[in-house]
Amino acid sequence: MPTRFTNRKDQIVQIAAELFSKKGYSATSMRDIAEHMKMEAASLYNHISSKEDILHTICFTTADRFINAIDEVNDIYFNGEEKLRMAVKNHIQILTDNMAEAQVFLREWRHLNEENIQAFIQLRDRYEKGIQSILQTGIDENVFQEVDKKFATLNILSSVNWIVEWYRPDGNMSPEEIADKISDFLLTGLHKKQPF
Amino acid sequence: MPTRFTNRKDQIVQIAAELFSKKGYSATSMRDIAEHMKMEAASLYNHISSKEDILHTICFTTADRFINAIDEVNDIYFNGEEKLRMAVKNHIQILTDNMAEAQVFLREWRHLNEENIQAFIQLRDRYEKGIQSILQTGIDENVFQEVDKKFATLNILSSVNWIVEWYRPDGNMSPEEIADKISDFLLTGLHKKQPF
DNA sequence: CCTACCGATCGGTAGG
DNA sequence: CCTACCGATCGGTAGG
Repeated sequence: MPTRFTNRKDQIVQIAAELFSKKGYSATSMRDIAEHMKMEAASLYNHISSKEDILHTICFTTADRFINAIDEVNDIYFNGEEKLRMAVKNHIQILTDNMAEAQVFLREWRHLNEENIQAFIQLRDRYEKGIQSILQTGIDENVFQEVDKKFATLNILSSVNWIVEWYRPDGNMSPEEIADKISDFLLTGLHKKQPF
Repeated sequence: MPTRFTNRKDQIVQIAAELFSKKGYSATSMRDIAEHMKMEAASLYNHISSKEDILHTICFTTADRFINAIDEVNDIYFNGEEKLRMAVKNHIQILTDNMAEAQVFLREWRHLNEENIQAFIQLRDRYEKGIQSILQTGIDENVFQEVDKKFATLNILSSVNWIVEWYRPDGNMSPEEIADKISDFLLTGLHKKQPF
């Protein structure tokens, strides 16, 4: 019964993501996860092969979401500012739609084993390249300053990723509002346009 | 012999900070730390009272550094832009001078016990207030836009804190260069000043 | 999906 | 600072 099987794994991954994000990967035990699944720890192994298998699934599923989103932006939208706003919006949507997984993706990937870390970093690099190419578009259009793209990309990603530290679904800002505000901030900075 | 005692605790804290930053707090064992100290795990307890005592020391020592730095900036410097640049520079200097502790401060504070977490968050909030008051200075001078200060502060902190994810002491950017570049980016954003 | 269990390791203490 | 040790818990397997 593969369907039931898959569902069950998804449930485990979801519950594990919540525990990993709350307590950290290492401090979460298989018995913790099992308890929330209302089963014995040993039974988990009918659905997953190891604790790291769960972490791997979380990290790479989330990475795929990001990569699909950036590819879509670079395929569809046209000018740099539009692309950037769309990329920021998609990024934040992924974060806020999957808070627990996103936090694990951002904080716990270091606990993957060595070869999975390599693959993970490659996906992350590919995503960063996607952002960089957006910046290049804006520069080519003479709309963005000639910034150091690598540096600016890290700045952009840090701003959007930090959201998981304070975003609350029941807070007074929607993901879209946050995205607009962040994009505004990234585009114009603190300075007044004509200060004097 | 209190001096020798203090020194020994500092050594333990330093080595623990490196291990905590590399492997995470929970995945680092007292035996790991002891091994790097070339002593037995039991002997560590002559210098520290518990594993969490070490984490506590790291987190609160680092918090003190940040708070002293921001208070100094708000005492000495005058205008908003100058203050912001100085605050960013100091912040980055603290991060890069104490990479391991800073990473633990940023990533591992969640493993403090509940009441220490409360105290920790209070210190962090005080620091954020310090940044906000810098922004207010710039706004009052009519040099900064009327931004949402809380939101802008989180943006600024995310940018500077993300540095610990990629900064390497042997890289090709000095902490001062990074500080200048980040300040420029925060102040002016991606847009060209007169785009058309 | 469970019972029963494994060897390994954990943070920490007693006592010197 | 060490030896010797504690009870608890870890990820995971065997076998049904």
